[in-house]
Amino acid sequence: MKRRAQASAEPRIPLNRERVLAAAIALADQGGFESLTMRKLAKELGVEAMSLYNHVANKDDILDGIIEIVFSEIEPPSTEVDWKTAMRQRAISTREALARHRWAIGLMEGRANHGPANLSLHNAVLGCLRAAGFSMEMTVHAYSVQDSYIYGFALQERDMSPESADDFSAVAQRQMHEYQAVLDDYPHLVEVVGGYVAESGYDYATEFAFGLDLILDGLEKLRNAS
Amino acid sequence: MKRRAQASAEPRIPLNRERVLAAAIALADQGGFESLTMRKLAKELGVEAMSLYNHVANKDDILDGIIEIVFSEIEPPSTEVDWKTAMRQRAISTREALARHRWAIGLMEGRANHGPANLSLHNAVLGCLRAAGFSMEMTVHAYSVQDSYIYGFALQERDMSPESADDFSAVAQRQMHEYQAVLDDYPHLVEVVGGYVAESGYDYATEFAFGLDLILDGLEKLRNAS
DNA sequence: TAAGCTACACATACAGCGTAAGTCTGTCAA
DNA sequence: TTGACAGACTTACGCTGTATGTGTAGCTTA
Repeated sequence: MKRRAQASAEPRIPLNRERVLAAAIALADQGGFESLTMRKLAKELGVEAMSLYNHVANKDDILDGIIEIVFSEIEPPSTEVDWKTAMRQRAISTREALARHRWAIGLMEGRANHGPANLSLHNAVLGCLRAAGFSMEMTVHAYSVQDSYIYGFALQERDMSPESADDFSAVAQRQMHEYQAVLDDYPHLVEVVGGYVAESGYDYATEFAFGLDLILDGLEKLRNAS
Repeated sequence: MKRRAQASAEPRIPLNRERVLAAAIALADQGGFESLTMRKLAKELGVEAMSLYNHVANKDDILDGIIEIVFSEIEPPSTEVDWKTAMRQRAISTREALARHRWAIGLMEGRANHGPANLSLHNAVLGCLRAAGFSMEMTVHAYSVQDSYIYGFALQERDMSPESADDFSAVAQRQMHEYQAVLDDYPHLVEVVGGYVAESGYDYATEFAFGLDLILDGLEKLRNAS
């Protein structure tokens, strides 16, 4: 009689940290950051909330874990190409990862515990810049501009682009319509947002590349300076 | 007898939207965003939580309100100076406002309701760029790079700088110490963060100016292009 | 002066949050 | 067979935002 469970009807795949983190990312990707709660996450895994604590220390541990996974999705700079190409690819890869995981921006930099994917990416970027001939001081500057731009762009992309697949110009037109009453006060907003952007649309990847290249070109000139 | 209240012992200064918003900003500035709750805010004002709803629609309304106040603290670009100086000043003013109100980053761009301070600042920046001779297309690009950089820098400054007045190099040294076990894997991190930054320190205002000028100089060349 | 309206502070209650603490059960080693 | 252990579950606590209903002070109007 006791053996019944041995040939059990429900095999019950055991939970583990990886499965918890993967489900957490899926939940946040799809429902937004605020829908990532212990109870919902547990339900997603067919389990009660408290059972998760057998595999992760607490919610903060989950955040550390999924942020680390996002970092691991970013392609580190190649050592096979010139520094500018390498930095360009790494920046684009970072933007793509942050666009896939909108909830991640704002959590990437500030966490107390940095995982190996995070540290080794930072290390690789610094190494790429140093190898390209940037001085210590310039390396810090170069890193700062690039990351500020990348994270800032991702932040704006997250905040300004619609959750769904509506395109940007539709949103722009709707906003223009909403504020019709006071539009006379903002002529340039009307001209640029209401006119140009609403008509020609807006491609985030292209826009990102513009600023990125401007920054990289600017850095090139400082490569062997002070 | 009924007149007693007229010459009342407790004058009870009436609440209003402005007082609620000011207290909300003070609370968030000092205790961080997560400490801005309706109950704490009410207590700060000597009142019960639900009384706040007589003056604001809900918590989101409070957020809209305090974000608008932050926007109003940003100096719009001057029309009296050349475009680069004007853009430089408004960028610096923006960073300062975001450094004063760390909780604001991440809420500035994504809100559904834009107040007049927000709209008129956007309008003024676009106007400045158009007046400087930037084409419609270039104006969009120029705005995008600048704001991405500004917000991204503010985001990193918030996330990486300590809450208190400890200086950056102390934090860098502490982190280096924590990760001692695996530091051999990250030689460039050791060299740049552990060596250079920890020794020479880090001034955010200077660092910000470096990237800002790099971007503005890059934009100057595109001022009368396509 | 009295009636009634309005403004506004308050009290209660509810669902959902993270998680501490304790309990139950299926599996495996000795 | 027994004992240990892993891991899922239950309950409970103090938070959160806010819906709903009550009480009252003060002004307006008859």
